[in-house]
Amino acid sequence: MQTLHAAFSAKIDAVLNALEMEGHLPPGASRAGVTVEPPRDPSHGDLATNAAMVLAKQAKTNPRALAELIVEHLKREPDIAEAEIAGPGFINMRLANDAWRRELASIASLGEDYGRSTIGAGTTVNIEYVSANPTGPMHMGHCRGAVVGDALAGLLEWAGYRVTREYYVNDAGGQVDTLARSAHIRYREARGEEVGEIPEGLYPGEYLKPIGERLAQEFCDTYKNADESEWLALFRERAVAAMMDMIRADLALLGIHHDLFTSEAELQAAKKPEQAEAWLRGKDLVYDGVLEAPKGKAPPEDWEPVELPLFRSTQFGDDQDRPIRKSDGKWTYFGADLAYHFQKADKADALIDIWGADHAGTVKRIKAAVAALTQGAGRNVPFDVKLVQMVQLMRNGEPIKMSKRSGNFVTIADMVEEVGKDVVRFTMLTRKPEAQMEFDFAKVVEASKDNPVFYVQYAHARIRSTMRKAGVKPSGENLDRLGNAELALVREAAQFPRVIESAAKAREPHRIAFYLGDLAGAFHGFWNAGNDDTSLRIIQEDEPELTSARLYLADAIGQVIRNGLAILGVEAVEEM
RNA sequence: GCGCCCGUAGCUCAGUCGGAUAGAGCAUCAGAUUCCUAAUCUGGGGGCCACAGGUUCGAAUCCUGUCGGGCGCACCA
Repeated sequence: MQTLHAAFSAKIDAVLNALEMEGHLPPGASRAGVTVEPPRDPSHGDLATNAAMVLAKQAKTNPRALAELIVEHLKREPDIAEAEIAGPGFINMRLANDAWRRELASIASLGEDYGRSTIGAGTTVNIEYVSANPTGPMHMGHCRGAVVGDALAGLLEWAGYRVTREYYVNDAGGQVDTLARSAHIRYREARGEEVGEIPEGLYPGEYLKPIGERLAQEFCDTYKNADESEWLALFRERAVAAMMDMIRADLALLGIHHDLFTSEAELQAAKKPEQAEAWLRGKDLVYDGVLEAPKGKAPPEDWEPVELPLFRSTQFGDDQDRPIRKSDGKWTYFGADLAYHFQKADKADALIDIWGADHAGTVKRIKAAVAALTQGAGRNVPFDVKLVQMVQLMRNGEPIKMSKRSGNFVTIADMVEEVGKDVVRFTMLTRKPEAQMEFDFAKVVEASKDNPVFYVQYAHARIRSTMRKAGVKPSGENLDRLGNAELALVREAAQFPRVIESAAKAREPHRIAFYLGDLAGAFHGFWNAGNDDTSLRIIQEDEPELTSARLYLADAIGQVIRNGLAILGVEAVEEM
């Protein structure tokens, strides 16, 4: 299904072909810069093209002269009501009302598929997001990346990509040993021991108590006084599994479900990092060298130069070569991550990682690794890292203090319970992800038009309630009864497919949220006009034909809102 | 010191592939709101797009530099 805007782009293209035939344009003139898009100022019309300005030089004429030739052709198109030259050589077009009525009918017939695009062409995209360490419940720090990643996944699916939602489980580093030790204390506690204060450096959170109890049930006193070497691996496995169950449950509260959980420990057991290292050494991209001392601050007390296997990330734009193994021979996080990305790149046409901004410093090295591994193997796998900035939690304008040390932090479960899944998801998408944001518990639940979640959902609820109240059914039979005010709404709704495509290309799901705010605003405006002028109200008791045509319109607006919300994973409510 | 992100109205923020007179909400000011589908509506004022150069028909947008804010700069994860 071709979108309205694509159809008109094609018309412009056809006109340019005709001009080539007529000799007004040199054959094969580059149309790279030609755009056909709605002008920012609606008084300029529905669509505008810069074709004349871009091509004037190649046609060896001035923009306005070329524009006149183009306009002549455009005027023959029945769907183009007006075409005129403006400013330095823009061509502004107003579409025939029938074109908008047909678009309205197409919203109705495509229904919940309206806005789907095929620009992804079935290529596979792997999106890795959340990937929180399995050492505790999900808290606020993870929330934004989780929502942005999930909404991006939904968006790309709508745009015709085949998406894998992946979670990388960091179950191989020192932090999971710490988890196992913390669980061991809770286990001893559950066996009746007085453990007192949790020692510095271990996880103090209450959430480990149930795990201790389960371990106590399973193992009784077997490991109570045993040496760490006897229980560490076992407790680690049990505790990580329990943490992952908890994390999955937290994510489910947000409506997030990953397709794939990849374990770092399994990856290492399968010798993937060794394979990557061997391959990179073969290409001289890993060598044994001495790491430079940390810059910008006094080197740590125990700093001494050590020879380590280093990856030549500087060859790919990083600031320094990075170690893939530690001096004890174990893999660094980067070493394992490198192998992990190689594995992902093997199975997808494109990779996207969603990371917290605190990992910004490691973007270059992992991009370098992916470039080395894929390009070296003769493949080109586009790889994007999306950095998501921190969220400052507020309540009534006051920042909420959190301290991980004391185990006092706001969990996702707390948030969802207090404000609801839809509010959390939508609010996280009301700012571009790379900008810092505040999340005020008081503001996000406010039922007023200052609150975008409410504003959009209220528009949908209003539409649904009107449908319920009307005595007649919506009908596309008498769309010629719809006038300018109604068609203006269709214009806004018709932007939806374009918004999807541009948001998908830019990988920016927040654009959908902003668009829905605009669409809801247009609908509320239309509704409010009915307060002053009763003839503009949707339901006209003595005019069933007009009523059913307006219901048809309202239904279509509701459909677009539902589709947009569905992409973002937010419910469209029936009433409020 | 280095790297990355950000800097747009008093405030919170949009701004599509470089496009025309830079937008929205809040706040503010002036009106409307007996009825009605009102968890309001209409209109006004408010801008050195941080600053300085550059690229070009055209720059908030791209490039260089400066200033300001945030994050990061382990063999941690």
